[in-house]
Amino acid sequence: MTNSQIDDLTNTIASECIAVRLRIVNRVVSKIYDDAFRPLGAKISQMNILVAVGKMGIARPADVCQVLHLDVSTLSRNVERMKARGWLEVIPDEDGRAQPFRLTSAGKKLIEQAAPAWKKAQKQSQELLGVAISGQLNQAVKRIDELT
Amino acid sequence: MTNSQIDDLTNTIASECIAVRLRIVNRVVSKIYDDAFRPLGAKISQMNILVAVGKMGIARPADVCQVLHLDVSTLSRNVERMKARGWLEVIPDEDGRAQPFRLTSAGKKLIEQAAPAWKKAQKQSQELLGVAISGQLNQAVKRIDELT
DNA sequence: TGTCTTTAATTGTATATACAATATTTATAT
DNA sequence: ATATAAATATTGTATATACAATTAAAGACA
Repeated sequence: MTNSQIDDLTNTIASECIAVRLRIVNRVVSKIYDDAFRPLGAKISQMNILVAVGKMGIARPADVCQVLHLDVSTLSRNVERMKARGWLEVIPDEDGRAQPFRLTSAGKKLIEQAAPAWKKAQKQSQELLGVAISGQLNQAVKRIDELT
Repeated sequence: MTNSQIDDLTNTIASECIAVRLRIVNRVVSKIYDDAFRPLGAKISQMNILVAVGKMGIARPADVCQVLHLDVSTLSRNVERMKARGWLEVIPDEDGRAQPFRLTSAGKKLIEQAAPAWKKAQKQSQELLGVAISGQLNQAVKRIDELT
């Protein structure tokens, strides 16, 4: 391949690649939420897990991972930190392999305290991305869940 | 706030949060590209930088960061690894602070070799996310660039 | 010219992420 | 009942990411 052909290919990838742009938007939006939650000592990654667990009540790692499409090893480390901060607690289970956990009262309190920051970040993200994006993301996740 | 009110709040955040869904899609799509590039020993994060630099020709870290909305410290470590792999090389500059770099011939070759994998991952992502998403992402990045 | 400020990048530290390997427990098959 | 397989989670390792602090160089200015 000639140098000019490689240039063409490079420009095509740079300008059309879905992953490049998705990752840019992800970084920018994650930063909006991280900035909003910083005074509370929490990050969007942790709030994601917190509300997923809150919704489930009693959550097994594998179930949380299925919902959030996280690797189990990733969740394991995140939960470790969140237990250390007192937001999650492991509860016993008949199955000796399982390590189900749930929100502590501190975890619930954190969600409550974080609500204004979340609303602010959510509004800011909607304004940045436009109204259509929310539905698109819903559809995308729905499709992802169907195919998994 | 009562327990039931916290439950409502939790469910609202879990089901409406833009960041949760954006981050899910980001993980799933990044994995599609990472899987495609794995035989080449590269990751989507690195290919992003590679094509951005390729498009620029001679790239200063701060410029790459502006395009990709990456923190300079993040880029610094990534470039370090990519130099070690022989894909990027630093070139001298009059300004002693600057550390501009460019693709090596091995870097160009990698782009060339990665093209089929990229096309496959790109197609798979388009099918997964639907045709509308690409335009949405374009718009979003455009908006982000305008406001920065 | 010498100090002060600004700019550019790296380094220290912490979290996030995933793959591979491992440990432990439960389920299955013979 | 025992050996094997499957399921569940953790641990080892590497990369990605960002904030804070630092280093180094250039620019501004008195």
